[in-house]
Parts: sequence; C-alpha cells; structure tokens
Amino acid sequence: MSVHTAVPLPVLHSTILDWYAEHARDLPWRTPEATPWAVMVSEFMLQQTPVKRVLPAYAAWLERWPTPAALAADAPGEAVRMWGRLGYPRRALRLHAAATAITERHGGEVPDDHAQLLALPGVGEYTAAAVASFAFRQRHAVLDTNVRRVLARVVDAVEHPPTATTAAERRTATALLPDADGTAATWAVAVMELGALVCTARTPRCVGCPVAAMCAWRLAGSPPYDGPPRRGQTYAGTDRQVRGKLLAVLREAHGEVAQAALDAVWDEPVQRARALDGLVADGLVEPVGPGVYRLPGAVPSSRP
DNA sequence: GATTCGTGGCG
DNA sequence: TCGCCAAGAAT
Repeated sequence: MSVHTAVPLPVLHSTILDWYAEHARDLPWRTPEATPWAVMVSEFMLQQTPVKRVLPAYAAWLERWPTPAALAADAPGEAVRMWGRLGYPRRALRLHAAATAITERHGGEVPDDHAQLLALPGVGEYTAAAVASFAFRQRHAVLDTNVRRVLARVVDAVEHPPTATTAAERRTATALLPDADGTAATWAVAVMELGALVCTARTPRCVGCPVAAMCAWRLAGSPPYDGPPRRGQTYAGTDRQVRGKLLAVLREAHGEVAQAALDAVWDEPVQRARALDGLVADGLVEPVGPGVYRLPGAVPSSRP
C-alpha cells in the first residue's frame, strides 16, 4: 500500500515525532503511572468532550474507582452522578458496564487484545485502537477526528474529512503507520496531538506547523471546503436539552425524586414525558414507584 | 448510512 | 451574537 506524499515516509515520521517530543501536552493519562484502566477512562470521557473539561472529572473518577472492579462494585447510578456535566451520560453507563465485563470476563484486567476491547460496551473502533495503542503500545490505526483531519489535509489536500470514516481513510492511516509497535503507538498520539494543537478545524495554525511544507492541502493553496453542507447540531428546544435538565435534577438529588420536581424543568408536558421515558428506556433513570424516580441502583435518601 | 445522544466554550 | 466544534458509539 502506498500513499502519495510529497516526502518519504521516514521524513514525515521523524518530523511529526520530533514535533511531538517538544510540544506534547502534559496530560495525566499519558504519564507512565497511567494504568490501562486510566487510559480507558480517559478515552470514554474524551469521546466528544474537550480535554479541558475532562481533566477534573478524570482525576475524581480514578480516585474513587482506581480499578474496574471498584467501579463494578458500585451502583451504575453512582457512575452517572460522578459523570457530572461531561455530556452524553450514556457513556457513564457504558463505562460501568465495561468495568463489569472486565471484572467478570477478564479477571479485572483491561484486555490488551483489540477484538476483546471492541467487544466491551461503549468501545468502538476508535476506542479499541486507542487503548491498545496508548496503554499497550501496540500498532494500530487510531482514527479520531483529529487524525482524520490531519490526513485529509496532508495527504488528500482537502480541508475536512468525510462525514463518516471511510475505508480509504483506514487504508491511508494504516499505510502511514511506522513498522515498529512502540513507534507506531507514539506516532498515533503525535498525529492526534498535531490535529488538536496545530491542524485545528477552524483556524489551523499553518505558521509553525512542522509539516506545512509537505502538506498537500497547503501546497494546493488551502482550498476551502467543497463538500456537502455539514450538519450542525441544534440543541435548544430538543429532547436532548430536556433530558439534560431532567437528569441534572436526578444527579443532584442523591436519592428519590418526585414527579413535581421533574415537571418543573420543562413546561411542555408531551415532550417532557417523552424525554423521561427515553431516559428510563436507556437505563439512565429508574422508576421506583408511581411518580417517583431515581438514578439506577442508587441508594434511596431515606432508609427504612 | 443517517440519526440520536449533552454540554459548554470560543471565534 | 451564535453557529461550529469537541480523542465516538449504538442503532
């Protein structure tokens, strides 16, 4: 498999690896002390949530649940509460379910096998590759939004990658991977970091980019995005907003919540009911009686 | 494959 | 101000 670039692969490799060695952020999940579990926790939290907001949640989470078994021993509702306002709270439920599966199927150790990782709840192609690469130093194509954007520009000369990850992107990423496992693992995180810090979505900092001189998009004159309109995420007035408001009440309650408290967050009854039903269907909220709800498996505030 | 699923910060 | 964007996964 060959990839058309303006320079030999070893030059591209060393250029980005050298840049990473000098500019990498000092992130806690990249330290030698970070366990595979810690890496996995960070990857779950970083799914669609910025690093800055993950940092404090990550520290609190690992202090409370330093191992998968520790999390599995607690109620899933506690995971949802600790998730706080990171967004997409189903991730908290899935991380709890993954911890349970790791405890039951893998003796409490995060598996180092890509297929076994992929089989865990909440672990998709990206997260499986990321954990295998970052925690176990294996050679995998790690295709997140940052990497995809860097490759779209440097290799394909377009400003933005396709909406969904394509087979062509996987071929490109695989072809660019250094041969040695450890080098490939560092390469993966280095390209990701380049996308996060330099080759950003809105205003790329091409001045100071280590690969600007070999970037196909740059060499083509930085042509603007030419594809179909990319769908923006509307939020105000959607079920997602209502779900968020409902769950915020449940998180802060530390126990059972009466219907009236939930009714107060949204005035449109049909949408409100639909949102609550959705939360229950997703396992994020548990009905405990007529008009009474709580986070799943949470300990009731008043004891008999 | 297109949709759904939170939350907040920034240009 | 407000649309865009942020280490995706599941259906």
